[in-house]
Amino acid sequence: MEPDPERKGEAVRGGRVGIRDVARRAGVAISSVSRVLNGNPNVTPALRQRVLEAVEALGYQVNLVGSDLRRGTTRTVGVVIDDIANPLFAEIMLGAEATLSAAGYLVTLMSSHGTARGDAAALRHFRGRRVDGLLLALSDDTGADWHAALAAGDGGCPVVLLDREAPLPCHSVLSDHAQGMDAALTELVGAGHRRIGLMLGPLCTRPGRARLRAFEAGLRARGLNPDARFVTLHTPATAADAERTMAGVLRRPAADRPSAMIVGGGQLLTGALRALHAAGCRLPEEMSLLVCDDTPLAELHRPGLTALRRDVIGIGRAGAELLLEAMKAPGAEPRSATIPIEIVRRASVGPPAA
Amino acid sequence: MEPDPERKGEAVRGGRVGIRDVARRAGVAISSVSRVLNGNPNVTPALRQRVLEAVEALGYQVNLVGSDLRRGTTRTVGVVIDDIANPLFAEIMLGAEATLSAAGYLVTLMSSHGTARGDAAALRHFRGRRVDGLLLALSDDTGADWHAALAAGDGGCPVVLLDREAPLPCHSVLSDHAQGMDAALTELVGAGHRRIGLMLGPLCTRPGRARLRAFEAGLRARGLNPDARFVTLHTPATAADAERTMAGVLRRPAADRPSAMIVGGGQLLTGALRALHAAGCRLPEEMSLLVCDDTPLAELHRPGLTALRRDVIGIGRAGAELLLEAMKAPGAEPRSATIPIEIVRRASVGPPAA
DNA sequence: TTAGGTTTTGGAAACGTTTCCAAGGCCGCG
DNA sequence: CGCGGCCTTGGAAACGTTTCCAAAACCTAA
Repeated sequence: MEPDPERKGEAVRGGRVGIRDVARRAGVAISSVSRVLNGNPNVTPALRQRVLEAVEALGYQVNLVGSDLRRGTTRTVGVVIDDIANPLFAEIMLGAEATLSAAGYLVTLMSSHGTARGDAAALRHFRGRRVDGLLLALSDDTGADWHAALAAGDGGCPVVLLDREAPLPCHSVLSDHAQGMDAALTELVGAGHRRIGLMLGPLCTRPGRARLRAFEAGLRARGLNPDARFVTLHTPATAADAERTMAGVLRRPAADRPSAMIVGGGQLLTGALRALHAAGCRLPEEMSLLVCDDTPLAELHRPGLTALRRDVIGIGRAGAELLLEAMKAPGAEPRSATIPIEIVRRASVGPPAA
Repeated sequence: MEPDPERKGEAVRGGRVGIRDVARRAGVAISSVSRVLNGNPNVTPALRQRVLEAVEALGYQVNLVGSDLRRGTTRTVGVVIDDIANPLFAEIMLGAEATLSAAGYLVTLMSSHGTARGDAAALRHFRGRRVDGLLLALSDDTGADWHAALAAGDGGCPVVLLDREAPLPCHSVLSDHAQGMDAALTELVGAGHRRIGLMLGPLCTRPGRARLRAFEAGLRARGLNPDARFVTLHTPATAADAERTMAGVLRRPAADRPSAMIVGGGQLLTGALRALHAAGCRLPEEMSLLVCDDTPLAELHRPGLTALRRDVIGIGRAGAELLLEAMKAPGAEPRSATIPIEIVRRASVGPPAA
């Protein structure tokens, strides 16, 4: 092939064609190419066409890194999720994405796979890359380090917390776990249960803390004592871990174990059911089960599982809306949305066996 | 007014503290700050400390956009997923992330929510931001536009396709759907079924195409005719859509409907089960069910659902390994890994009713 | 003590854009 | 015919880094 002198400039620099190559090829200034590409109206049709031809011919595509640097903005928001395997997360994402992409933002995601280190890495990536906003369901909202980063609002971008809390006020969308747990206890106590167990994820995020607090307060309010043996924490909240816990519970004599179990969200349900099935334990005759998040598994299991439900897409949507506001008016007063929780009665709750 | 010379530089530019502010404060050159921050060994302890103090005092954090631009690399790989709600996706991600982060790469994700436009937007974002590699489970692998983009390897970065195919050879990890579907048919035909239905997602990705092809070929090889009425496509593959389909099937008289159904992956199973439960259809007495991907729902449903299983984490891992290789040796011959599929027998397949 | 070498440091040039500013062309109107 | 104003275009200065290069400082050995 003849080394076309026209292509020389392109070949020089690592084979990557940049805006200057387009400009040279079209015989115009770099700034004109930029104007065409950004839809600036003050451009002659003839010039526009020449530029477009050159773009086409060279297969040019803009380097957004340069563009981001110059503009100082990215039209992108970052989402950090603690547990990508949580069945709810997809819906949160759906809700957020619909709202944000309608507003012209791209949504990118990082998982922090359950560790504070993962949180930090994701935060560093997103902030350092200058996303315009952040939606955070961190693995650990108790760390002093990121509280500091959050406080230094000056170097940062607008942030909305998803069911997480920080020592300082902050945009957030919070599920009403207190209400949910109370409904759960009403249901179980109403059915006659006195010994109620609770399986939770870690306490380093709000759902775990809020559920535990509401559980203990709710029991006491009903004149019952929370039994520490029957409250288990799972860090991280894996199915295998939950299976072990439930298997342990089922090994106890029936009179000395909870007659009802409340299972927290995430993958705990999967593990709990494995143990239940393995032990041949019948629901609700031998044990009542109530799960803290409604999923297809809870709905379609036979018997159907009584569950707490919230508008998960709504969580994502509310988070996105709060974030859009915050990006529009950066200095504004922190606001928070509260998502109600309702109980869905199915067949897994019945009177206690004993 | 006397602007404090010390703070002048910082205040001047939008309140954001940059490397030059650090340099000024520490009384050293910008390049020295950079060296300290990047762990360059040729740096006096004294200088290092002064820089670190300034960093601390100013709360400086590096702007990775500038860094990316200069370096031309990001230590980041992008993942594009067609359907974030697919239960398998989390495990793929897990496998990929473990391998890639061990190699020092950050993993970021975008969903293309089932549309070719989403694919294009995600690709534009990632390539434009100069990720070092791409793991793609696109919504539509049939588009000529992105084939072209793929072919222009010169402007792009290494790419690994996840169960997608392109007209030109390309790194990829492919599930052996032919083998899986064959095992499924063996199972069903072996149980005595002659009228077998198939619910699939869209044909614009490989799993749909491969399953359909294998289904038709497999039936013919067994002397059976695929009945077009019993093969349904779902674009996109939502649970609601699948529920409608299954409800329609169940409205037919028993003699005129499939005695066994094969349900594709994603959210189709959820919808199918809803319809089955609503109709009070007993498995496997009134219908046999076989599902193309093994999930907690398939496992824990009663009766347990016979399913096709593959090492999903392994898919992510294999993709990541291929990508690491490709990033190390960009020009190398495209390679592909094949993931076997096995059948997991549970209780949802039995002899036909009729 | 000086020459030669090795570290350590500073200065400046990139990286690829966007955008400001000024100059040039063109138009219409006086 | 000339002049003011608009539209279009080109040039150059940012944006915040990293890294190359050269100068300075230090050390060792002759």
